[in-house]
Amino acid sequence: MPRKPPLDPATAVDPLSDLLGYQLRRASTAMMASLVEDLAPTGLSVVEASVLLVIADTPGATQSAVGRVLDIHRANMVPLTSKLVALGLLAKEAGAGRATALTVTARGRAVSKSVRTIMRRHDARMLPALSPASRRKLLSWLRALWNPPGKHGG
Amino acid sequence: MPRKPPLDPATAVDPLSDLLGYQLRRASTAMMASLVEDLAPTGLSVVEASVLLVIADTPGATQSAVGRVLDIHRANMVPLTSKLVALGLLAKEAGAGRATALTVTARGRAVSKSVRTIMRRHDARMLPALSPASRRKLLSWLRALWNPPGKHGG
DNA sequence: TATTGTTATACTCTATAACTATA
DNA sequence: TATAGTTATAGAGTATAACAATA
Repeated sequence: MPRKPPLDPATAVDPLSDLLGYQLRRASTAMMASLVEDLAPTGLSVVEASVLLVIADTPGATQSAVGRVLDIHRANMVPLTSKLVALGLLAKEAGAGRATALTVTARGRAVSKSVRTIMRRHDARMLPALSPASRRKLLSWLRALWNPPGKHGG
Repeated sequence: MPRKPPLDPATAVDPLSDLLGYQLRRASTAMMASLVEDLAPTGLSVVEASVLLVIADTPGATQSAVGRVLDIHRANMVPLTSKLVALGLLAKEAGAGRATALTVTARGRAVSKSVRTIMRRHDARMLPALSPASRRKLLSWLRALWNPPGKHGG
């Protein structure tokens, strides 16, 4: 039998590196950490920036609807929208029922454009050059991993 | 001008879906959530299970070394190893200096085998069938995203 | 001096339960 | 009754600072 070589206690082995799920997690956290740095000039966290972006593209959306898109619980949306309103990026208007329609202010629109640029640039910088075909394939593969099937098709 | 169609305030738009970083994050959190369920029978969280696995494969490793591999701060390793010791899965032995050498107990070895099986099965179930070549390519791509270059070669 | 283990602490993100208001 | 907003709270996971012990 191949006797194992003595291991340096200061250099442990990573038995998880062949798991795609593990690599996915490490890659994701690394991406997030560097995106946080890129977003620092805007004063927004990744989640806050994402919320702003969704509302900029869906004027009149309710808090709950934004939460459903980004998979954020209703309860956790409250401090997020509150901060964005306090920053003068978001406005709340009366909507149907108890709902409030969210829209971006002029400043919010400007910041959302900046956020979009930062995120696109970050994506391009972090990811190795992929052909459009590879990129499409990869995107659909990742989407399939978390998107419930039939959510889009019917 | 192309007037935008009226948007349903209850169905917000997702302007992030074309970003690979975003898809990576959503896919990763979805994977993690389902792995948590698969690991529930072991009574261990994903992080705890990962720590156990690393020690099982690196007998005598120190807490700090395990933390370096998994990117967990020294300070946060303390409650992790404490719990695993309390569960009878880990043993601490005197090592060089102030260091303690970590080894798995008989029970720890059994649980670590179970953890390994669960993680492999989870990987196989969640991920679409990929050819060995695609799998290798994908793994190396994800690795490149977070592994500092030269960490292995230099 | 450098490293390990440790304590304390704080922040973010996430999760649940319960309450109010409105269609 | 179903949905929206809200409050309070709790739990992970993660981050820093500081200290003692040992090579």
